[in-house]
Amino acid sequence: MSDGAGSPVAAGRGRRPARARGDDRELQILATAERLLEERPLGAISVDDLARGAGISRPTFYFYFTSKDAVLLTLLDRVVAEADATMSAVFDGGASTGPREGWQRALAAYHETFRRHRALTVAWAEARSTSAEVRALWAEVFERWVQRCATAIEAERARGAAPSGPPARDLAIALTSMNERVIYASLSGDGPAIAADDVVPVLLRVWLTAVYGTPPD
Amino acid sequence: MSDGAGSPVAAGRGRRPARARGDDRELQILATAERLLEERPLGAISVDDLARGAGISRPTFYFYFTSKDAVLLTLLDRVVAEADATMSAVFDGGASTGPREGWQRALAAYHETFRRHRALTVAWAEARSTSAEVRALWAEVFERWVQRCATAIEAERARGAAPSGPPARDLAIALTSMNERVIYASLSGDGPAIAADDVVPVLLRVWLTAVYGTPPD
DNA sequence: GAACGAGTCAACAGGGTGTCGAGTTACGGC
DNA sequence: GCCGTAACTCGACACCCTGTTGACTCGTTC
Repeated sequence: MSDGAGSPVAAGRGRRPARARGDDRELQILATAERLLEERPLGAISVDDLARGAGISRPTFYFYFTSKDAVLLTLLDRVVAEADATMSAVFDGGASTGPREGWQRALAAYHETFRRHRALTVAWAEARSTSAEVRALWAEVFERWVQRCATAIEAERARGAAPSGPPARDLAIALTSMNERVIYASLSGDGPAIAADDVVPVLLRVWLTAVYGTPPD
Repeated sequence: MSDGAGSPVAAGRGRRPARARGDDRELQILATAERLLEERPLGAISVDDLARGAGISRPTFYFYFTSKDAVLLTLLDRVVAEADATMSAVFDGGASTGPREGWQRALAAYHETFRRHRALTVAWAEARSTSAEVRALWAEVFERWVQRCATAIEAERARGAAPSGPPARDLAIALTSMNERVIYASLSGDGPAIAADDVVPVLLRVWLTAVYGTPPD
């Protein structure tokens, strides 16, 4: 809650301010978490598991992180940074190609980012139900994506390339929700899912028809 | 796991076979769960809370249900039955109206069913990450809906009303995923969401354009 | 070489789950 | 009217997990 403005590199999210040689331990904890998440869900990983994996006792773990969730949040910072960077590259850089290619690249980049961090993405979605902070982080990322897309949709409408329809923001929320859920299902493996290679084509098709009425080609 | 074929009314999902006057208690437990779910998430409700609410001790709770999840699953049986019934009514009964009205009614019914059981729906989604049985139940319902929709899409394609495109099943999965996530977000209230009254119109628009290329009107 | 702060952990407090075994009650048969 | 049986009940236990406390070690610094 008290995010003072004085911290050097922003000792964020329940991570205590970094100490001299404690950096090692911190990294070991993070590495352990990432490794264990490949094997089993976050709920099946205890603080003790993380501590042992880093070669320390459980109380010592609390010297570095305030909770298991704080570890996940720290790990997620990387994914979020990467997602945001890719998003900017796609949206800001690509005005040269046609609209179809623009959306295609945006969707592919989005999918690729989360696919590359499969275990973390799945853990992220799972932890949303138990941690308000995780939920908030998700909402933040979601909101940024929605805003980018809504703006792009409005731009297409303004230049007459897309017909009017539901509020651009509502459309963006619906389509982004679809992305999120479809990608999660394809990564987590439980329940009916679209095969990994078909995810982007199918999503793209729905996006294009929803935005342009009929797919431009 | 051992679902013997001999039980009279199918003593399902961790619910022990019903006894003479224990039926009362069972109902009291279920009622308590439903009431508490209106106030707080499943994770914040203990077995003790359920037991006290039903006027029994914690060990006695285990006489009636094998776990907290079993209670949720029993509660969800109602919702699932209702969802399935509505689904059948919409898909089997409504060949008289136009395609637009057909999809509209299906979406509205789907939305209405889950909106009417807001707390249970939210709990259902939350418990998916912690209980394999809950996950399986969700996958079942999802799969039935996907199959209905895929069949309907194929029918529209066969009669020339809808253009070809991605496999009908993939399209149905993507669109159903959107429904699920959008409705959950609008019910749970965390993160960006579409206003309750706008959910069906927006979803409908995306469905129609995705299936028909351009909305028929 | 005293003082300090980083780093460490045994022991504790507290809350949750699920089980076991010893009750208590209700009721049908003898 | 008493007895056995099965439904029903719960105190006490074993266990697992979280997060905190207080004392201890060690390197650095003056």
